[in-house]
Amino acid sequence: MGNKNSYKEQIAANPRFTKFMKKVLFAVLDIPEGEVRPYAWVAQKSGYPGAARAVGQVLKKNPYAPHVPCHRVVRSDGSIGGYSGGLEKKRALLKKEGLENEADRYTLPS
DNA sequence: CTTCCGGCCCGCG
DNA sequence: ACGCGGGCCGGAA
Repeated sequence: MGNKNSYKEQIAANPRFTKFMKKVLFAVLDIPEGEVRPYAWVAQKSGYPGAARAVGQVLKKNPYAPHVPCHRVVRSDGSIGGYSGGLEKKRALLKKEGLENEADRYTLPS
């Protein structure tokens, strides 16, 4: 029940979410623990390349944080980006996953 | 490094 | 139903 799949079902069933929002949330759910991805990556994977900023809007309202790991989403230049729960929280969560950060910079996959 | 502007979906008036 | 402004951005200047 606290697993990833159950959140997926809740999200899919919630009529309040648009197709776009669902795609975004699903994409974020697929980010492995201990790794980060850029907003642009989420946008792309959601099928809306170029909608990175709109992705931010969705994440900021993310009702399932931190179960939907929006804290693993950072800016494409590696800088930390934002977090509606407060950046301190975001840093702490990432640190718990083993990500050290130097001056709020994170290393992206590719 | 900072600033500026384009581009995208959503929420509210 | 329509329009306008905004934001956890991105990339160029």
